[in-house]
Amino acid sequence: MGKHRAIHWFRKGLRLHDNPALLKACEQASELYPIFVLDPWFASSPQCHVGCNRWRFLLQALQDLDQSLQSLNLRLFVIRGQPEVEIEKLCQQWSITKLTYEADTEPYAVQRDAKVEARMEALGVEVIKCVSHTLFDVNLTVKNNGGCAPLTYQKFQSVLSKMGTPAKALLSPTLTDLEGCKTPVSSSHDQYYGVPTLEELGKSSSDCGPLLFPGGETEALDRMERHLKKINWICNFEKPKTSPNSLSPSTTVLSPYLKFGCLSPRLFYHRLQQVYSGKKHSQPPVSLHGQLLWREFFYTVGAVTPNFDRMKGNPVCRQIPWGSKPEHLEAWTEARTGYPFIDAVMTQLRLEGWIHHLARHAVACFLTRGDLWVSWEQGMKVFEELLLDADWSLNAGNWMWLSASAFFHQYFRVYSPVAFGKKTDPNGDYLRKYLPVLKKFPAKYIFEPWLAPSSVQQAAGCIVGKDYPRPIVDHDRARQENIKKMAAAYAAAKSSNEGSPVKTSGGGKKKLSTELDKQPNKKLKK
DNA sequence: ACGCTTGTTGCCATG
DNA sequence: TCATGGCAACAAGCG
Repeated sequence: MGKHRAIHWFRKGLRLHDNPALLKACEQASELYPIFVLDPWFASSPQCHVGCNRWRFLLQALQDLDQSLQSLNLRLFVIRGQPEVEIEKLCQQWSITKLTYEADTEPYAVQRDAKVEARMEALGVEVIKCVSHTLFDVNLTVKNNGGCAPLTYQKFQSVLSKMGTPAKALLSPTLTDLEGCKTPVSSSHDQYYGVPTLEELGKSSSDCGPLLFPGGETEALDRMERHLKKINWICNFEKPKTSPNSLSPSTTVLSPYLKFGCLSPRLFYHRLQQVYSGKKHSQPPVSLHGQLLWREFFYTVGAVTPNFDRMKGNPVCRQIPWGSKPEHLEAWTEARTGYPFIDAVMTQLRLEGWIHHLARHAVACFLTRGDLWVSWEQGMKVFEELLLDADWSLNAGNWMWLSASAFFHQYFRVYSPVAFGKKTDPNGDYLRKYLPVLKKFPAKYIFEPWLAPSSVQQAAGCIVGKDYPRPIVDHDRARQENIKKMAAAYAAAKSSNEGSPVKTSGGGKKKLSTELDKQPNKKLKK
Protein backbone atom coordinates (compact mmCIF):
# COMPACT_ATOMS: atom_id res chain seq x y z
CA MET A 1 0.00 0.00 0.00
CA GLY A 2 1.25 3.42 -0.83
CA LYS A 3 2.02 5.65 2.06
CA HIS A 4 3.31 8.62 0.11
CA ARG A 5 1.59 11.56 -1.42
CA ALA A 6 4.10 12.70 -4.00
CA ILE A 7 4.66 15.60 -6.34
CA HIS A 8 6.78 15.05 -9.43
CA TRP A 9 7.90 18.42 -10.67
CA PHE A 10 8.46 18.55 -14.44
CA ARG A 11 10.81 21.29 -15.60
CA LYS A 12 12.98 19.96 -18.38
CA GLY A 13 12.58 16.20 -18.74
CA LEU A 14 9.13 16.54 -20.31
CA ARG A 15 8.77 12.82 -20.86
CA LEU A 16 7.75 9.58 -19.25
CA HIS A 17 10.56 7.41 -20.63
CA ASP A 18 13.91 7.36 -18.87
CA ASN A 19 12.59 9.50 -16.06
CA PRO A 20 14.09 8.10 -12.86
CA ALA A 21 12.70 10.88 -10.65
CA LEU A 22 9.18 10.17 -11.90
CA LEU A 23 9.62 6.48 -11.11
CA LYS A 24 10.80 7.43 -7.63
CA ALA A 25 7.66 9.49 -7.21
CA CYS A 26 5.53 6.47 -8.10
CA GLU A 27 7.18 4.24 -5.51
CA GLN A 28 4.92 3.60 -2.56
CA ALA A 29 2.67 6.49 -3.48
CA SER A 30 -1.08 6.47 -3.16
CA GLU A 31 -1.40 9.90 -4.67
CA LEU A 32 0.83 11.36 -7.35
CA TYR A 33 0.62 14.94 -8.52
CA PRO A 34 2.66 15.64 -11.68
CA ILE A 35 3.13 19.39 -11.94
CA PHE A 36 4.70 21.97 -14.22
CA VAL A 37 5.13 25.49 -12.89
CA LEU A 38 4.69 28.39 -15.24
CA ASP A 39 4.93 32.00 -14.26
CA PRO A 40 2.54 33.83 -16.60
CA TRP A 41 3.97 37.13 -15.50
CA PHE A 42 7.40 35.99 -16.69
CA ALA A 43 6.01 34.97 -20.06
CA SER A 44 4.95 38.51 -20.85
CA SER A 45 7.81 40.33 -19.13
CA PRO A 46 10.63 41.95 -21.07
CA GLN A 47 13.11 39.74 -19.25
CA CYS A 48 11.61 36.75 -20.95
CA HIS A 49 13.71 35.74 -23.93
CA VAL A 50 11.39 33.09 -25.29
CA GLY A 51 9.91 33.62 -28.72
CA CYS A 52 6.49 32.52 -29.85
CA ASN A 53 7.69 29.37 -31.60
CA ARG A 54 9.37 28.03 -28.49
CA TRP A 55 6.34 28.82 -26.32
CA ARG A 56 4.25 26.86 -28.76
CA PHE A 57 6.70 23.96 -28.62
CA LEU A 58 6.59 23.97 -24.82
CA LEU A 59 2.79 24.06 -24.65
CA GLN A 60 2.55 21.22 -27.13
CA ALA A 61 5.02 19.23 -25.07
CA LEU A 62 2.89 19.81 -21.99
CA GLN A 63 -0.27 18.77 -23.84
CA ASP A 64 1.43 15.60 -24.97
CA LEU A 65 2.64 14.91 -21.45
CA ASP A 66 -0.85 15.36 -20.04
CA GLN A 67 -2.23 12.97 -22.67
CA SER A 68 0.33 10.31 -21.78
CA LEU A 69 -0.26 10.79 -18.07
CA GLN A 70 -3.99 10.37 -18.58
CA SER A 71 -3.47 6.93 -20.03
CA LEU A 72 -1.86 6.08 -16.66
CA ASN A 73 -4.79 7.50 -14.68
CA LEU A 74 -2.69 10.55 -13.88
CA ARG A 75 -3.09 14.20 -14.79
CA LEU A 76 -0.68 17.09 -15.26
CA PHE A 77 -1.18 20.21 -13.17
CA VAL A 78 0.09 23.36 -14.79
CA ILE A 79 0.61 25.67 -11.84
CA ARG A 80 0.60 29.42 -12.38
CA GLY A 81 3.10 31.27 -10.20
CA GLN A 82 6.63 31.16 -8.82
CA PRO A 83 7.96 27.66 -8.13
CA GLU A 84 9.23 28.08 -4.58
CA VAL A 85 6.04 29.81 -3.48
CA GLU A 86 3.56 27.60 -5.27
CA ILE A 87 5.20 24.30 -4.47
CA GLU A 88 5.25 25.10 -0.78
CA LYS A 89 1.53 25.94 -0.90
CA LEU A 90 0.72 22.74 -2.76
CA CYS A 91 2.69 20.62 -0.33
CA GLN A 92 0.56 21.92 2.47
CA GLN A 93 -2.68 21.76 0.52
CA TRP A 94 -2.11 18.19 -0.62
CA SER A 95 -0.23 16.96 2.48
CA ILE A 96 2.73 16.01 0.36
CA THR A 97 5.43 13.74 1.79
CA LYS A 98 7.77 13.44 -1.20
CA LEU A 99 8.91 15.77 -3.98
CA THR A 100 10.85 14.47 -6.96
CA TYR A 101 12.46 16.16 -9.92
CA GLU A 102 15.25 15.89 -12.46
CA ALA A 103 18.54 17.54 -11.55
CA ASP A 104 19.29 20.72 -13.48
CA THR A 105 22.79 22.18 -13.63
CA GLU A 106 22.02 25.63 -15.03
CA PRO A 107 22.89 28.35 -12.51
CA TYR A 108 19.41 29.86 -12.31
CA ALA A 109 17.96 26.38 -11.78
CA VAL A 110 20.52 25.51 -9.12
CA GLN A 111 19.54 28.64 -7.21
CA ARG A 112 15.84 28.03 -7.65
CA ASP A 113 16.13 24.42 -6.54
CA ALA A 114 18.16 25.38 -3.48
CA LYS A 115 15.34 27.67 -2.40
CA VAL A 116 12.77 24.94 -2.93
CA GLU A 117 14.87 22.40 -1.07
CA ALA A 118 15.24 24.72 1.90
CA ARG A 119 11.48 25.11 2.11
CA MET A 120 10.93 21.37 1.75
CA GLU A 121 13.39 20.71 4.53
CA ALA A 122 11.43 23.07 6.77
CA LEU A 123 8.20 21.28 5.86
CA GLY A 124 9.69 17.84 6.35
CA VAL A 125 9.09 16.84 2.74
CA GLU A 126 11.56 14.38 1.30
CA VAL A 127 13.25 15.62 -1.89
CA ILE A 128 14.58 13.18 -4.47
CA LYS A 129 16.42 14.39 -7.55
CA CYS A 130 17.90 12.28 -10.30
CA VAL A 131 20.25 12.88 -13.20
CA SER A 132 18.60 12.19 -16.53
CA HIS A 133 19.10 15.28 -18.66
CA THR A 134 22.70 14.41 -19.49
CA LEU A 135 24.49 11.16 -20.27
CA PHE A 136 26.47 11.37 -17.05
CA ASP A 137 26.29 13.32 -13.84
CA VAL A 138 28.33 16.29 -15.02
CA ASN A 139 29.63 16.96 -11.52
CA LEU A 140 31.03 13.46 -11.43
CA THR A 141 32.69 14.05 -14.78
CA VAL A 142 34.31 17.18 -13.39
CA LYS A 143 35.43 15.29 -10.31
CA ASN A 144 36.97 12.59 -12.51
CA ASN A 145 38.85 15.31 -14.35
CA GLY A 146 40.53 16.41 -11.16
CA GLY A 147 37.93 18.94 -10.08
CA CYS A 148 37.97 21.23 -13.09
CA ALA A 149 36.08 21.12 -16.34
CA PRO A 150 37.84 19.59 -19.34
CA LEU A 151 38.27 22.42 -21.83
CA THR A 152 38.93 20.43 -24.95
CA TYR A 153 36.83 17.76 -26.57
CA GLN A 154 39.78 15.41 -26.52
CA LYS A 155 40.33 15.82 -22.83
CA PHE A 156 36.63 15.43 -22.28
CA GLN A 157 36.59 12.17 -24.22
CA SER A 158 39.52 10.83 -22.29
CA VAL A 159 37.70 11.52 -19.02
CA LEU A 160 34.55 9.86 -20.30
CA SER A 161 36.48 6.84 -21.47
CA LYS A 162 37.18 6.09 -17.82
CA MET A 163 33.52 6.37 -16.91
CA GLY A 164 32.10 3.53 -18.98
CA THR A 165 28.95 3.75 -21.05
CA PRO A 166 26.07 5.99 -20.00
CA ALA A 167 23.37 4.38 -17.89
CA LYS A 168 20.70 2.53 -19.84
CA ALA A 169 17.50 4.44 -20.40
CA LEU A 170 14.68 3.45 -18.05
CA LEU A 171 11.24 2.47 -19.29
CA SER A 172 8.17 4.62 -18.80
CA PRO A 173 6.03 3.81 -15.79
CA THR A 174 3.24 1.34 -16.51
CA LEU A 175 -0.20 0.85 -15.04
CA THR A 176 1.30 -1.99 -13.02
CA ASP A 177 3.93 0.32 -11.54
CA LEU A 178 1.10 2.64 -10.62
CA GLU A 179 -1.24 0.16 -9.02
CA GLY A 180 -2.96 1.82 -6.11
CA CYS A 181 -1.67 5.24 -7.21
CA LYS A 182 -3.64 7.97 -8.92
CA THR A 183 -3.94 11.70 -9.31
CA PRO A 184 -6.90 13.11 -7.41
CA VAL A 185 -8.58 15.42 -9.89
CA SER A 186 -11.42 17.84 -9.36
CA SER A 187 -14.02 18.77 -11.95
CA SER A 188 -12.48 22.21 -12.23
CA HIS A 189 -9.04 20.76 -13.08
CA ASP A 190 -8.87 22.12 -16.61
CA GLN A 191 -9.99 25.53 -15.49
CA TYR A 192 -7.27 25.92 -12.88
CA TYR A 193 -4.57 23.50 -13.95
CA GLY A 194 -5.02 22.99 -17.67
CA VAL A 195 -2.24 23.61 -20.18
CA PRO A 196 -2.53 27.28 -21.14
CA THR A 197 -3.03 28.61 -24.61
CA LEU A 198 -0.56 30.97 -26.23
CA GLU A 199 -3.13 33.70 -25.83
CA GLU A 200 -3.22 33.19 -22.05
CA LEU A 201 0.52 33.90 -22.08
CA GLY A 202 0.01 37.10 -23.99
CA LYS A 203 1.29 35.59 -27.24
CA SER A 204 -0.53 35.20 -30.48
CA SER A 205 -0.43 32.03 -32.52
CA SER A 206 -0.42 34.24 -35.60
CA ASP A 207 3.12 35.31 -34.61
CA CYS A 208 4.32 31.72 -34.89
CA GLY A 209 5.82 30.29 -38.04
CA PRO A 210 4.78 27.10 -39.81
CA LEU A 211 4.56 24.11 -37.48
CA LEU A 212 7.53 22.05 -38.65
CA PHE A 213 8.58 20.56 -35.34
CA PRO A 214 5.65 19.84 -33.03
CA GLY A 215 6.57 19.65 -29.37
CA GLY A 216 6.35 16.60 -27.17
CA GLU A 217 7.68 13.19 -26.28
CA THR A 218 5.49 11.33 -28.76
CA GLU A 219 6.84 13.35 -31.66
CA ALA A 220 10.39 13.08 -30.28
CA LEU A 221 10.31 9.29 -30.21
CA ASP A 222 8.70 9.12 -33.67
CA ARG A 223 11.26 11.47 -35.07
CA MET A 224 14.16 9.53 -33.55
CA GLU A 225 12.85 6.20 -34.83
CA ARG A 226 12.25 7.60 -38.32
CA HIS A 227 15.91 8.55 -38.49
CA LEU A 228 17.20 5.35 -36.91
CA LYS A 229 15.59 3.38 -39.73
CA LYS A 230 18.09 4.89 -42.15
CA ILE A 231 20.89 2.59 -41.08
CA ASN A 232 23.47 3.70 -43.64
CA TRP A 233 22.72 7.32 -43.01
CA ILE A 234 23.20 6.83 -39.27
CA CYS A 235 26.43 4.88 -39.70
CA ASN A 236 27.93 7.32 -42.21
CA PHE A 237 26.79 10.49 -40.48
CA GLU A 238 29.52 13.14 -40.32
CA LYS A 239 28.28 16.48 -39.10
CA PRO A 240 30.74 18.69 -41.01
CA LYS A 241 29.61 17.03 -44.22
CA THR A 242 25.94 17.85 -43.76
CA SER A 243 24.53 20.88 -45.50
CA PRO A 244 23.66 24.11 -43.72
CA ASN A 245 21.34 25.26 -46.47
CA SER A 246 19.38 22.35 -47.81
CA LEU A 247 15.67 22.98 -48.29
CA SER A 248 14.79 20.43 -45.66
CA PRO A 249 17.03 19.72 -42.67
CA SER A 250 20.11 17.60 -43.36
CA THR A 251 20.40 16.57 -39.71
CA THR A 252 17.95 14.99 -37.26
CA VAL A 253 16.50 18.15 -35.64
CA LEU A 254 16.26 16.27 -32.38
CA SER A 255 17.90 19.20 -30.57
CA PRO A 256 14.64 20.90 -29.49
CA TYR A 257 13.45 17.58 -28.07
CA LEU A 258 16.71 17.07 -26.20
CA LYS A 259 16.61 20.62 -24.91
CA PHE A 260 13.20 20.17 -23.29
CA GLY A 261 13.91 16.58 -22.37
CA CYS A 262 11.14 15.22 -24.58
CA LEU A 263 13.86 12.78 -25.62
CA SER A 264 16.36 11.22 -23.25
CA PRO A 265 19.96 11.60 -24.42
CA ARG A 266 20.65 8.17 -22.94
CA LEU A 267 17.87 6.58 -24.94
CA PHE A 268 19.16 8.20 -28.13
CA TYR A 269 22.72 7.16 -27.27
CA HIS A 270 21.81 3.51 -26.77
CA ARG A 271 19.45 3.35 -29.74
CA LEU A 272 22.32 4.65 -31.89
CA GLN A 273 24.58 2.02 -30.35
CA GLN A 274 22.10 -0.67 -31.40
CA VAL A 275 22.11 0.60 -34.97
CA TYR A 276 25.90 0.82 -35.01
CA SER A 277 26.44 -2.61 -33.55
CA GLY A 278 28.46 -4.89 -35.79
CA LYS A 279 28.77 -2.25 -38.50
CA LYS A 280 31.42 0.16 -39.55
CA HIS A 281 30.33 3.61 -38.40
CA SER A 282 31.56 7.15 -37.99
CA GLN A 283 33.11 8.22 -34.69
CA PRO A 284 33.04 11.21 -32.38
CA PRO A 285 33.37 14.08 -32.76
CA VAL A 286 31.61 13.98 -36.14
CA SER A 287 29.23 11.05 -35.59
CA LEU A 288 25.78 11.25 -34.02
CA HIS A 289 27.25 9.85 -30.80
CA GLY A 290 29.73 12.68 -31.15
CA GLN A 291 26.89 15.21 -31.25
CA LEU A 292 25.53 13.93 -27.96
CA LEU A 293 29.03 14.25 -26.54
CA TRP A 294 29.27 17.86 -27.69
CA ARG A 295 26.07 18.56 -25.84
CA GLU A 296 27.49 16.84 -22.80
CA PHE A 297 30.77 18.76 -23.14
CA PHE A 298 29.09 22.16 -23.00
CA TYR A 299 26.77 21.08 -20.20
CA THR A 300 29.79 19.98 -18.22
CA VAL A 301 31.81 23.16 -18.70
CA GLY A 302 28.73 25.34 -18.26
CA ALA A 303 27.87 23.71 -14.95
CA VAL A 304 31.09 24.67 -13.20
CA THR A 305 32.26 27.85 -14.93
CA PRO A 306 31.25 31.10 -13.24
CA ASN A 307 29.54 33.63 -15.51
CA PHE A 308 29.56 31.16 -18.36
CA ASP A 309 27.07 33.23 -20.36
CA ARG A 310 29.07 36.45 -20.08
CA MET A 311 32.54 37.67 -21.06
CA LYS A 312 33.32 39.56 -17.85
CA GLY A 313 34.23 37.39 -14.93
CA ASN A 314 34.22 34.27 -17.08
CA PRO A 315 37.52 32.45 -16.57
CA VAL A 316 37.35 30.50 -19.84
CA CYS A 317 36.44 33.48 -21.99
CA ARG A 318 38.96 35.66 -23.76
CA GLN A 319 38.40 39.34 -23.05
CA ILE A 320 37.86 41.05 -26.38
CA PRO A 321 37.00 44.74 -26.85
CA TRP A 322 33.87 44.22 -28.91
CA GLY A 323 32.37 47.36 -30.38
CA SER A 324 28.83 48.50 -30.01
CA LYS A 325 27.09 49.30 -33.25
CA PRO A 326 23.39 48.95 -32.47
CA GLU A 327 22.48 49.44 -36.11
CA HIS A 328 24.72 46.51 -37.08
CA LEU A 329 23.21 44.25 -34.45
CA GLU A 330 19.75 45.30 -35.56
CA ALA A 331 20.44 44.65 -39.22
CA TRP A 332 21.82 41.20 -38.41
CA THR A 333 18.88 40.39 -36.15
CA GLU A 334 16.36 41.56 -38.72
CA ALA A 335 17.98 39.83 -41.67
CA ARG A 336 19.02 42.92 -43.58
CA THR A 337 22.82 42.78 -43.70
CA GLY A 338 22.78 42.78 -47.48
CA TYR A 339 24.53 39.39 -47.54
CA PRO A 340 21.84 37.00 -48.82
CA PHE A 341 23.23 33.91 -47.14
CA ILE A 342 23.33 35.62 -43.74
CA ASP A 343 19.90 37.15 -44.21
CA ALA A 344 18.35 33.90 -45.41
CA VAL A 345 19.66 32.04 -42.37
CA MET A 346 18.39 34.73 -40.01
CA THR A 347 15.02 34.63 -41.77
CA GLN A 348 14.78 30.87 -41.37
CA LEU A 349 15.72 31.24 -37.72
CA ARG A 350 12.99 33.76 -37.01
CA LEU A 351 10.37 31.96 -39.04
CA GLU A 352 11.02 28.33 -38.18
CA GLY A 353 13.05 28.35 -34.98
CA TRP A 354 15.71 25.99 -36.24
CA ILE A 355 18.79 26.46 -38.42
CA HIS A 356 21.59 24.05 -39.21
CA HIS A 357 24.62 24.06 -36.97
CA LEU A 358 26.92 25.31 -39.74
CA ALA A 359 24.47 28.07 -40.58
CA ARG A 360 24.76 29.12 -36.93
CA HIS A 361 28.53 29.17 -37.42
CA ALA A 362 28.29 31.44 -40.42
CA VAL A 363 25.95 34.01 -38.86
CA ALA A 364 27.72 33.93 -35.49
CA CYS A 365 31.10 34.47 -37.09
CA PHE A 366 29.64 37.26 -39.20
CA LEU A 367 28.19 39.08 -36.20
CA THR A 368 31.33 38.82 -34.07
CA ARG A 369 34.92 38.32 -35.22
CA GLY A 370 34.16 37.98 -38.92
CA ASP A 371 32.44 41.16 -39.92
CA LEU A 372 30.40 43.25 -37.49
CA TRP A 373 32.57 43.06 -34.37
CA VAL A 374 29.52 42.87 -32.11
CA SER A 375 29.77 41.00 -28.81
CA TRP A 376 28.85 37.32 -28.85
CA GLU A 377 26.59 37.98 -25.86
CA GLN A 378 24.30 40.01 -28.11
CA GLY A 379 24.02 37.25 -30.67
CA MET A 380 23.50 34.69 -27.94
CA LYS A 381 20.45 36.61 -26.72
CA VAL A 382 18.91 36.64 -30.18
CA PHE A 383 19.42 32.88 -30.49
CA GLU A 384 18.03 32.48 -26.98
CA GLU A 385 14.82 34.07 -28.13
CA LEU A 386 14.41 32.47 -31.51
CA LEU A 387 15.78 28.94 -31.34
CA LEU A 388 13.45 26.09 -30.42
CA ASP A 389 16.48 24.30 -29.06
CA ALA A 390 17.95 27.31 -27.22
CA ASP A 391 19.89 25.60 -24.50
CA TRP A 392 21.79 27.76 -22.03
CA SER A 393 25.09 25.88 -21.90
CA LEU A 394 25.24 25.02 -25.58
CA ASN A 395 24.25 28.49 -26.66
CA ALA A 396 26.86 30.27 -24.56
CA GLY A 397 29.54 27.68 -25.30
CA ASN A 398 29.04 27.75 -29.04
CA TRP A 399 28.95 31.54 -29.17
CA MET A 400 32.27 31.64 -27.39
CA TRP A 401 33.56 29.02 -29.77
CA LEU A 402 32.52 30.88 -32.91
CA SER A 403 33.74 34.23 -31.68
CA ALA A 404 37.12 32.63 -30.83
CA SER A 405 36.58 33.63 -27.22
CA ALA A 406 37.01 30.12 -25.85
CA PHE A 407 37.62 26.54 -27.04
CA PHE A 408 38.47 27.63 -30.57
CA HIS A 409 41.33 30.01 -31.27
CA GLN A 410 42.13 30.13 -34.96
CA TYR A 411 40.54 33.48 -35.43
CA PHE A 412 42.01 33.95 -38.90
CA ARG A 413 39.68 31.24 -40.19
CA VAL A 414 36.74 33.40 -41.12
CA TYR A 415 33.61 32.17 -42.82
CA SER A 416 32.87 33.99 -46.04
CA PRO A 417 29.24 35.13 -46.14
CA VAL A 418 29.38 34.62 -49.90
CA ALA A 419 31.50 31.53 -50.53
CA PHE A 420 30.39 29.37 -47.62
CA GLY A 421 26.78 29.00 -48.72
CA LYS A 422 27.71 28.46 -52.36
CA LYS A 423 29.46 25.18 -51.66
CA THR A 424 26.27 23.31 -50.81
CA ASP A 425 23.76 25.46 -52.68
CA PRO A 426 25.40 26.68 -55.88
CA ASN A 427 22.06 27.55 -57.42
CA GLY A 428 20.90 29.61 -54.45
CA ASP A 429 17.62 27.73 -53.95
CA TYR A 430 17.83 28.21 -50.20
CA LEU A 431 18.21 31.95 -50.69
CA ARG A 432 15.21 32.04 -53.01
CA LYS A 433 13.10 30.18 -50.47
CA TYR A 434 13.78 32.52 -47.56
CA LEU A 435 14.39 35.76 -49.45
CA PRO A 436 11.73 35.78 -52.17
CA VAL A 437 12.75 39.31 -53.13
CA LEU A 438 15.88 37.75 -54.68
CA LYS A 439 14.00 34.90 -56.33
CA LYS A 440 14.56 36.03 -59.88
CA PHE A 441 18.28 36.71 -59.60
CA PRO A 442 20.42 34.40 -61.72
CA ALA A 443 22.61 31.99 -59.75
CA LYS A 444 25.68 33.89 -60.84
CA TYR A 445 24.70 36.93 -58.78
CA ILE A 446 22.34 35.72 -56.13
CA PHE A 447 25.00 35.41 -53.42
CA GLU A 448 26.32 38.87 -54.29
CA PRO A 449 23.41 40.79 -55.82
CA TRP A 450 25.23 44.13 -55.51
CA LEU A 451 27.62 42.95 -58.23
CA ALA A 452 24.81 42.40 -60.71
CA PRO A 453 24.65 44.95 -63.55
CA SER A 454 21.63 47.20 -63.26
CA SER A 455 20.01 45.51 -66.23
CA VAL A 456 20.13 42.22 -64.33
CA GLN A 457 18.74 43.85 -61.20
CA GLN A 458 15.93 45.37 -63.20
CA ALA A 459 15.10 42.07 -64.88
CA ALA A 460 15.05 40.42 -61.46
CA GLY A 461 12.69 43.08 -60.19
CA CYS A 462 15.00 43.83 -57.33
CA ILE A 463 17.19 46.90 -57.15
CA VAL A 464 19.97 46.64 -54.59
CA GLY A 465 19.81 49.60 -52.23
CA LYS A 466 16.05 49.89 -52.73
CA ASP A 467 14.39 46.48 -52.68
CA TYR A 468 17.23 44.68 -50.94
CA PRO A 469 19.97 46.29 -48.81
CA ARG A 470 23.50 46.92 -49.92
CA PRO A 471 26.13 44.98 -47.97
CA ILE A 472 26.37 46.43 -44.49
CA VAL A 473 30.17 46.14 -44.53
CA ASP A 474 32.81 45.21 -47.08
CA HIS A 475 33.57 41.66 -46.02
CA ASP A 476 37.17 41.51 -47.16
CA ARG A 477 38.08 44.74 -45.45
CA ALA A 478 36.12 44.02 -42.28
CA ARG A 479 37.67 40.58 -42.10
CA GLN A 480 41.20 41.92 -42.34
CA GLU A 481 40.64 44.62 -39.77
CA ASN A 482 38.97 42.21 -37.38
CA ILE A 483 41.75 39.65 -37.65
CA LYS A 484 44.14 42.40 -36.60
CA LYS A 485 41.92 43.30 -33.65
CA MET A 486 41.72 39.66 -32.63
CA ALA A 487 45.49 39.35 -32.84
CA ALA A 488 45.82 42.41 -30.61
CA ALA A 489 43.31 41.02 -28.09
CA TYR A 490 45.15 37.72 -27.99
CA ALA A 491 48.49 39.46 -27.56
CA ALA A 492 47.10 41.65 -24.79
CA ALA A 493 45.77 38.62 -22.98
CA LYS A 494 49.10 36.89 -23.27
CA SER A 495 51.13 39.78 -21.87
CA SER A 496 48.74 40.41 -19.01
CA ASN A 497 47.82 36.78 -18.55
CA GLU A 498 44.22 37.91 -18.44
CA GLY A 499 41.47 35.91 -20.03
CA SER A 500 43.81 33.01 -20.43
CA PRO A 501 41.73 30.12 -19.18
CA VAL A 502 44.37 28.08 -17.46
CA LYS A 503 47.35 29.51 -15.70
CA THR A 504 50.53 28.00 -16.92
CA SER A 505 53.82 29.31 -15.60
CA GLY A 506 54.60 32.61 -13.99
CA GLY A 507 54.91 36.01 -15.59
CA GLY A 508 54.41 37.13 -19.11
CA LYS A 509 57.84 36.98 -20.65
CA LYS A 510 56.99 34.41 -23.27
CA LYS A 511 58.28 34.76 -26.76
CA LEU A 512 59.59 38.01 -28.06
CA SER A 513 61.69 36.18 -30.49
CA THR A 514 60.74 34.39 -33.59
CA GLU A 515 64.47 34.68 -34.12
CA LEU A 516 65.25 32.36 -31.27
CA ASP A 517 62.60 29.94 -32.42
CA LYS A 518 64.31 29.62 -35.74
CA GLN A 519 67.70 28.87 -34.29
CA PRO A 520 68.68 25.28 -34.66
CA ASN A 521 68.02 23.18 -31.66
CA LYS A 522 71.36 22.81 -29.96
CA LYS A 523 70.29 20.16 -27.53
CA LEU A 524 72.44 17.12 -27.78
CA LYS A 525 71.09 13.68 -27.42
CA LYS A 526 72.15 12.13 -24.13
C1' DA B 1 61.19 22.50 -19.44
C1' DC B 2 60.09 23.09 -24.05
C1' DG B 3 59.07 21.36 -28.63
C1' DC B 4 55.88 19.05 -31.16
C1' DT B 5 51.18 17.67 -32.50
C1' DT B 6 46.52 18.42 -32.85
C1' DG B 7 42.40 20.98 -33.21
C1' DT B 8 34.41 18.45 -35.56
C1' DT B 9 33.12 21.80 -39.83
C1' DG B 10 37.76 28.58 -43.60
C1' DC B 11 39.29 30.53 -47.89
C1' DC B 12 41.74 30.62 -51.88
C1' DA B 13 45.06 29.17 -55.34
C1' DT B 14 47.25 25.42 -57.23
C1' DG B 15 47.96 20.83 -59.06
C1' DT C 1 36.90 15.91 -57.67
C1' DC C 2 39.98 16.03 -54.22
C1' DA C 3 44.41 17.06 -51.66
C1' DT C 4 47.77 20.42 -50.42
C1' DG C 5 50.00 24.72 -48.81
C1' DG C 6 49.86 29.55 -47.59
C1' DC C 7 47.47 32.62 -44.99
C1' DA C 8 49.74 34.30 -40.21
C1' DA C 9 50.22 31.80 -36.32
C1' DC C 10 46.58 30.45 -31.80
C1' DA C 11 45.89 27.14 -27.32
C1' DA C 12 46.24 22.99 -24.93
C1' DG C 13 48.04 18.57 -24.09
C1' DC C 14 51.55 15.34 -24.23
C1' DG C 15 56.03 13.47 -23.83
